[in-house]
Amino acid sequence: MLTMTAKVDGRVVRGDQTRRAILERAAAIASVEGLDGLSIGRLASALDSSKSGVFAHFGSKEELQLATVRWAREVFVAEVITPALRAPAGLRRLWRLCEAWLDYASRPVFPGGCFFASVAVEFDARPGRVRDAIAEAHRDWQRYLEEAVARARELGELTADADPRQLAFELDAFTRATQDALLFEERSVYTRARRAMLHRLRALATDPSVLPKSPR
Amino acid sequence: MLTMTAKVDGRVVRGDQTRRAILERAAAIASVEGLDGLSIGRLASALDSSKSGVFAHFGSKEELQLATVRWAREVFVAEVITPALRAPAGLRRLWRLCEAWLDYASRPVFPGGCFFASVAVEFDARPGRVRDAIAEAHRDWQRYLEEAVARARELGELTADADPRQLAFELDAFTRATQDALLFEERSVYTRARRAMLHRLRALATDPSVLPKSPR
DNA sequence: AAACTTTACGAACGATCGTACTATTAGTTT
DNA sequence: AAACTAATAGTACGATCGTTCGTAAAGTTT
Repeated sequence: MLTMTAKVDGRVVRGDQTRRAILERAAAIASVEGLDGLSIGRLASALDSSKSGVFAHFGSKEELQLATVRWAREVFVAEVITPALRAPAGLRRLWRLCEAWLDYASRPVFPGGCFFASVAVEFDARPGRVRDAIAEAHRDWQRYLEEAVARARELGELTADADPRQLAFELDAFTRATQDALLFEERSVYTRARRAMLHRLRALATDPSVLPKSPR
Repeated sequence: MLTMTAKVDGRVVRGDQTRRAILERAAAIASVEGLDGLSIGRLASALDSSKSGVFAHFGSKEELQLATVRWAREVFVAEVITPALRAPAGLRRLWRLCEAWLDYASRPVFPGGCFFASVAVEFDARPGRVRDAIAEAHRDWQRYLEEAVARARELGELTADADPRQLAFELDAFTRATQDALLFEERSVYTRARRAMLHRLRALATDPSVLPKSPR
């Protein structure tokens, strides 16, 4: 029994656990202070461990930033993409995707709002590997949204004149604008975003009854 | 003549000039590196002057940040609000406002995109005077946009069911999403935002011929 | 049980941060 | 012309930054 515990809490496993604990904190802090504002010393003291101990796990600050982006991406998938997969493909899933996003941002999973909304603006004008990683994650999300729109159209649940790229852009824009909820400390922004999304989708839906009633 | 030059280039005037030069650089750098990422030493070397010289003009970093926000606000008014005033009140002015914003963001006036879009996300989760100043400026813009919508409705150029607050939110959301143009280095985002704005306004306009044709 | 590897820590590095103090220069006021 | 004041530079401070190095403890392999 003791041996088993030792095995489970062994070297490699324990390393992975603390690694995960570090990244969880790092993502939380970065959503508030930014990925660059996040310092290793600050992160270490938040975890009650040593600066060099945290540092050793990543080898450089850039690697820490890249690992944090990868971690946040996994969180995003688990919180937004996966839940929406429970709805049937098409307009229903597209709408679930929107709702899951609003839920994810407002809960909040990250204290500084959507991790990617924060760091994308931070890095959009400074080249480097971190920016590239953020851009790729962001692009993937937009493409996924676009594909969800395209699928709904293929299934005949959206009218033919619904341009997937354009509609995905607009839905994504509404998610971004919810960042104001933090700046103004006013949660009504979420319902406004929801209303905007719903209005846009109802106008393009062949059967609007699939969607919830307009005002919430 | 020499006396005149001396008078014009005197102590107070010269102080104001360098102050302006500092703020111009500060706003430019902050739009890229963030208002917190902006350091006084970095700013001084960009201006080929001494750190203490720059510092003396403001007394603290926070005051420099606040002055930079005020400066950026003036730039924004000059670049977006004022040009739109040339159009007659109502739907025409509202549309000019949207176009002026797109022009301002894409030119670009600030190298890191819209100054406020950058710093609003940076400060939205950390309380303080700087955040309050940013929030106020941002709120003022949204209110101005909202009033422009309301005015167009009063003039009968938008249908009665156009909710000013909601429509202003949606138009603002499209401006925010243009930040992707920097992240992806893809200017097509501006035309997508333009199309989204135009589509939304045309649907609510009593006389759509006031607006330009749909696709650009 | 011995040899090896990984985790985590503490101390120290050079650089840079915001800020404080002093000095010099150059307009301004009297 | 003398007294005064604002602009700018220089230097130095304590703190913190990312990073390096050496080391003790713990887990793994042989």
